Order: sequence, then structure tokens, then C-alpha cells
Amino acid sequence: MTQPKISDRQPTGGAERRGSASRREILDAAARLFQKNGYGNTSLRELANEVGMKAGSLYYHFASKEQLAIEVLGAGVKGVAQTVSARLAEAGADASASQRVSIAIRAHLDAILNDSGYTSAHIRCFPYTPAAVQTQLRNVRRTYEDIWTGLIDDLLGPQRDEPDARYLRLAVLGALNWSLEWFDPARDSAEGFAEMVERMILGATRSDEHH
Amino acid sequence: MTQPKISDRQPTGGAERRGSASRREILDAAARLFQKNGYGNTSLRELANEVGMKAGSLYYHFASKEQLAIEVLGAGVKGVAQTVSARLAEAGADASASQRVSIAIRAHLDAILNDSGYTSAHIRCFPYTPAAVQTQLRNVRRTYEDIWTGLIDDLLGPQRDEPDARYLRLAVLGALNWSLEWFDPARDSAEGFAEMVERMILGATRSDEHH
DNA sequence: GTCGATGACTAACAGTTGTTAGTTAGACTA
DNA sequence: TAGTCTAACTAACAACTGTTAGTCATCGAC
Repeated sequence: MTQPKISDRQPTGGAERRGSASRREILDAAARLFQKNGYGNTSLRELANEVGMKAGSLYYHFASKEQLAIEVLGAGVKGVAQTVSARLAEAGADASASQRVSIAIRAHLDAILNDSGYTSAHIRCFPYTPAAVQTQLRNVRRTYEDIWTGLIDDLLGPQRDEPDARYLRLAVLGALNWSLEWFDPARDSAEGFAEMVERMILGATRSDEHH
Repeated sequence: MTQPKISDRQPTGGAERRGSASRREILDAAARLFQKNGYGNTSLRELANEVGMKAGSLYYHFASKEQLAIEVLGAGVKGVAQTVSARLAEAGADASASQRVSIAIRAHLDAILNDSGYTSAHIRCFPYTPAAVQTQLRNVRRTYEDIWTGLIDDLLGPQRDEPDARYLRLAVLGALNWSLEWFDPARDSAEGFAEMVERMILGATRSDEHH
């Protein structure tokens, strides 16, 4: 009676190192719950229940809730950064600045609307996360930010205005990220929205004449 | 049972009543805390402490935390809706569609960056709020949404594409709302950002030729 | 001067939170 | 076969959550 039979749990595939399967399961579930309910409204018991564990068992895999959040949200930024980088690399070095921007728009949108949920968990949760978590994530975030800074700089050319480049970048990312709050796959088209954002950013750069 | 039944107190429909000063204080503090920490991370004890009360005393003024949130977030939408409407009315009926849009952009930005915090509390908290709260706020939100739908429809003219109007509206509001996550008064200029968003939305509409 | 309403207080409730300590079954390794 | 490692378990902790019940001082109206 001391221990119920847990013996029949054997989801461990072959490829991964032995224990890492359930660790991955926990991260996946955490990303889903963080994305849906936010960091503060996701309890470790709910998370544990989602993966068929008890809350205490999570501490075998992670040192704390904060540490778990750092891993989930960290994977989220890395994921979108990699997606965007890969698509840009695919396009080759001869792609124009505006072509590269529209590739990045679609890649970013893909990452937050279709991917596993890590990136959207990051976007939705980061601002409400404890200070320690935010500090730990600063560098990875900066890395991704720099990709966009480069894209926008190339688009605006050498005679750009510094605050304008910043505002353009933040406006575009804001428009994209906000889609997490309204996008409905049954109603909306990611490609349609991407085209609109593209039209906006290109329109804003082209219209520098009436300044 | 010396306590009289306070059960049937109304939510202060009309003009200011006698005790409404501290009630207002509570709402103000709640807006501040909701905006800063989110709904879930704001405890009633923290809120009470902010206004020099004990947690239990809040229940003299509000039936529950959810009810309090409904009032704060409700005031937030109503506030921005009123700000935008007022500025549009000021502009008169002979203002062009694009003039009206740029007025609305600045009014919305003003409401979330400079105002009392109710509107920004709404924007930052709404998605993480209990379902009951979201349901209660649906109508007020719809009312404000309709203002923007009208503005965009006028801007795009009669031969507009329906999803495009929706995407344009949501992209603009997303760009504006996202500023809550990065805007730094010491570094950024609201007017500068407003000009950028204006350039984007006008650029997107003007470029319909290459379709 | 008494009365009732106002607007706060104290103290506690029941539930939940993140977290820790100690235990145990099974699987690998020597 | 004995010993160690892995990955889960149980049970509890202290702190905190929203909420309620009951008390009490103040103050204008009669």
C-alpha cells in the first residue's frame, strides 16, 4: 500500500537519454499552460497533473518554478530566433532588404501561431514573470532583438533616423505579437495578416518623401 | 448580529456619494497595481495596504475581487473610448478619414501612456482575468472596438476587403497596445511613435495599387 | 442625548501555493 | 548478488489567498 503501481508508465522512447523524455513532457506541458493561463495562474500541481505526476516530483527535474519558467521561456525565444534565422539563410545573401523583412514577418508569425507554444508562452508571460526570470532571459531576448534591428536598419538604409528605426521595429513586433490575443485559426489567415503587416512596414518606409 | 445588512448596496450609479472618496482611492490603487503586477499577482492585502486599510475592509466597498476588477477594467475601456470620441468630436465633421485616424492614434496612445492607469490596466490584465470578468466586459469592449472599425472602414473606403480591414485595425491596435511593454518616457517620444504608426497605416492603405 | 448608518477594524476560515524531506520500486553496473 | 542511480512517490511545511463574521468608533438627524 505504500506505493501504487507506477510500473506501467514507460513512455520512454529510445532515442533520447533515458530520463529526458518526461523532462521534455513537463516542459511541453508547462509551455501550454503558461501560454494559456499565464505564469502566475499556473500552479505546479496543475502542471504535474497534466503529465501524470505529483507536484513534488517536478523538483526532481527542476530546481524551482522560476527555473522551469526560465527554461520554457528561454526555449521560446531561441525557437523563434532559430526559425527566423533559418528562413533568412534559406533565402540566400542576394535577397533584398524588403524581401528579408517579409520573410522574417512570416517566420515570426509562424513561430507564435503554429509552433509548440514555447514562443507564445514567452510572449504572453514574460512581462508578468518574477524579476529573477526576466534577468536571466535578458541576453537571449537581446539576441533575437538584434536580428530585427539589423533587418530594419537594412530596410531603412544608411540615412535612417535612430528613434524611427526603433519605433518601426517595435510597432511591427507589437502588431505581430498582439495576434496572440485575437487570432482565430477558424476565422483568420496568417498569410493574410502577414501581407497586411508587410504592406504597413513597406508603406511606412516608402513614404519618407513627404517628410 | 449588530451589523446591518450591507448586502443591498448599489454600485454607486449616480453622482459622488459621501463615502466615495476612499472607494475612488481603492479603484485608483487597484488600477496601478493591476497595471504593474497583473490581476493574479495583485493580492487584496497588498491593495488594502496601499490605501491604508486591511484586506477585509475592501469588502465594504466591493463584493469581490472579480467585481473590483470589472469596475477597474470597465472604467479603463470607457476612459479610452471617451478620450478618443472627444478628440474626434473636437475635430469636427469635416475632418478627413486619415485625419480622424491620426487623431485616434494619438488619443489612444495618450490614454494608455499618460492617463490614470485604468486603460493600461485593462490592456495588460484582461487576457489573464477570470472568465466571469471577461464576460462582463464584452459589451464595453465591443463598443470601443466599433469606433475603430468605423474609422478604418472610412479610411479604406467602400471597395475595401473585409478581412483586410480587420487585420489593419488589429495590427494598429496591437502596435499601440504593445507600447506598454517597452515605452520609456525618459527615452521615447509618444508623438514620435504616433507619427510612425500613422505613417504605417496610411502607407498600407495608399499602396493598394500593387495588388 | 439617543439612534442608525457609515466605514473601518480584528480574527479567523478553508483552500491553495511553492517547496522540502524522506521513502521506495525498478533498472543498470560492478 | 550487492550496490548505486533514476524517477517517481507521500506527507507535510509555512506562507499566502479570497472571503466572511462580528465588533466598534464616529457623526449627522431626530
